[in-house]
Amino acid sequence: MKKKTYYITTPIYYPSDRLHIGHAYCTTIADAVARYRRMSGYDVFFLTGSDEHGQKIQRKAAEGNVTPKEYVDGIVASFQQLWRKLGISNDDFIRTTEERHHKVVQAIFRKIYDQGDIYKAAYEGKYCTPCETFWTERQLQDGNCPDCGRGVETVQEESYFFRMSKYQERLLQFIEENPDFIQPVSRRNEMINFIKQGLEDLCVSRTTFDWGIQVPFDSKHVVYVWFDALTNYITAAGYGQDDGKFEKYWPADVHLVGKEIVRFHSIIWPVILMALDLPLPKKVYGHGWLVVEGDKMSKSKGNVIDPVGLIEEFGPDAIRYFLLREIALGNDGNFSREALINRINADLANDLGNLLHRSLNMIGRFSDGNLPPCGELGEFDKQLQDLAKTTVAQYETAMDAMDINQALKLVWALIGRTNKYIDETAPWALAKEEAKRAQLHTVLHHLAAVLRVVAILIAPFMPHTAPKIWQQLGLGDDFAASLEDAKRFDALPVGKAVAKPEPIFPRIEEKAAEESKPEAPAAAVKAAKEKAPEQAGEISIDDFAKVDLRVVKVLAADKVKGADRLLTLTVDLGEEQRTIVSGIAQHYAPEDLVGRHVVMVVNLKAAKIRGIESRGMVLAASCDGQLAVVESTLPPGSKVK
RNA sequence: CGCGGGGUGGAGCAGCUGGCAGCUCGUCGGGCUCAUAACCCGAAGGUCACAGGUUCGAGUCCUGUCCCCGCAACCA
Repeated sequence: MKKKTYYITTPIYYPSDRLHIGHAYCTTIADAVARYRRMSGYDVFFLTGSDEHGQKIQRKAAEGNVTPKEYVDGIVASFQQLWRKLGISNDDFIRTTEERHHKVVQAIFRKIYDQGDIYKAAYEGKYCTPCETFWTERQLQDGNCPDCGRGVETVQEESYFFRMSKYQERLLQFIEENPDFIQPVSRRNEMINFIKQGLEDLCVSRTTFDWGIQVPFDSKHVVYVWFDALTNYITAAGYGQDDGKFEKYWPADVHLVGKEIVRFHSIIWPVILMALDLPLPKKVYGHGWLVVEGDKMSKSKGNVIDPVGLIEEFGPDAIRYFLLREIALGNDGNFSREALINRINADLANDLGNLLHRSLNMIGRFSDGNLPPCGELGEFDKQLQDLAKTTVAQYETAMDAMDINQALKLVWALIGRTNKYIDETAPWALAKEEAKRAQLHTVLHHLAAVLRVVAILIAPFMPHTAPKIWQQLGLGDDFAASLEDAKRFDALPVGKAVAKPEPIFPRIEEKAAEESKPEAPAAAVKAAKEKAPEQAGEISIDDFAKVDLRVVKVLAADKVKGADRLLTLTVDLGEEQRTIVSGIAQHYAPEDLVGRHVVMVVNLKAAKIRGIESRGMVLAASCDGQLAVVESTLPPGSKVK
């Protein structure tokens, strides 16, 4: 009999930088699902990889004086190392620079071109010469390059376009006929909305850089990113190279992606597949993002979290558990060290770890360290067995629906119930009466039996912990249980010796003295937003150094309509100009300010005030209702320290 | 009127097709002693952003307002 297959993918990550905790999140979800499916008897193909082409890579490599290939080789090695550390069980790792991928991209590019769905046309765009980048009208900021702020020019070049518009109706129909295709629903609605606004043909080639896959019949062009990247999903499945494999695994069961790229996977990708006359993937699942203290992670904010350090500190399974448990798939979730430690201590150390430890300890003391037999069932024993059985059944339903959160909650409800069961049956009391020996053994038997089931159920999430529990329970050194095994509550090998209990998750005690009162993150953020109350006391020179103060020249000043205290100022920083909004209209007439050299906070987070984006703040002293801006005679751009 | 998400006890979140407001952590009180100062029981604490509306009944549906946050065609 042929096994059912299951093909799951993560996005292929871009090696312009090291991966952060968000990438680890996505890949961990995929890994948990893949492991679950394997455990359920599926023939699983789990793919991840790297998307290695593009201008950004080329530029970064040039900066480091290496070839693009050398550059990506280094970073991609760090990807693979991270996945190993996290216990990711991918079956393949595709790199878009591989020969197998080049062949496929070129083949399908030619095929689609030959059938007339790719055509050559003039492409007109705004081009920033120093940055060598095209920008769309909308991306420009005040008509200038959003990267460097300099002017752009209108440039025309020949490009290849993919006739997406042709497939618009078919795609819309497909999405409407397959309600599960895009998940969660909120994303689906968004996509339908987007398609209804009309699909434009997609520019699929570039001539401004050459680090990419050459267009097969036009060597001046390289294939543009999405056309190249998305194709990885069929390359790895064997398209055009291994028909047997491709037949077996395609279409993919699920493309797991971040919410920001749902659009590419549910619009561009299906259209490419339609043009190739291939079946569409069964599901595109857009998961949410990890936010840090309410803020999106980004390099510029400096709040990017590196998973490697966390894994080394807390172990891979703790991190995996946290990511899978704390955040509901599809929603954004908070990441904080505090929440992580909290979760590890409460769920892993106290609930699960301690349950295992106390159970083994009692088996050691009250049953000579051997798995005891099961006698006649009492009321509590029956209840526990029933819950174990329904837990497995409900777990299966939840996991089939990719509701990992729910699955974990179910397992922990069972763990909680078992801790309570110990209280109810009080084995230490039974041990005092020789007549209750059989009853005592029955209780201990149940503890081990539940832990055996728990070990199996958590295996997809915590692949390192499950074998440890298995081994401590005396069930063997090689863990290879299936979901079917979890359904057999009575499969405990009575008489076998259990191992010496070792805490699988020691409690984490943060040096409490250091952070005397760890203010709740949200409260801290709120406090910071409410104009820093000065009671904070002393700050270090490093704290002060974070503030970029500079002398600027006021070029223009205007009243903000409808606001009696606000002025918009256009200021010159020496190398750039900015618009800021300042609440000084009651103290200065606009014309008074023009020409003055004032001190400004340059790196203040941009804020929208009355609909105007203000990027900076002018310093002013105030006393008894009087107010005066801080002035300087030095030229614009001078640093203030 | 560019698109979308969100505002629920101190913190972080669940609440799908409307029917007594839930979970985890924290706090307070109690129990137990097998255990990783852990486990078990109980309690306090919410005008479900605001204002209207539909309904016998709305956190849940509709309308409007305010606030926060993303995206806008290479940030998971």
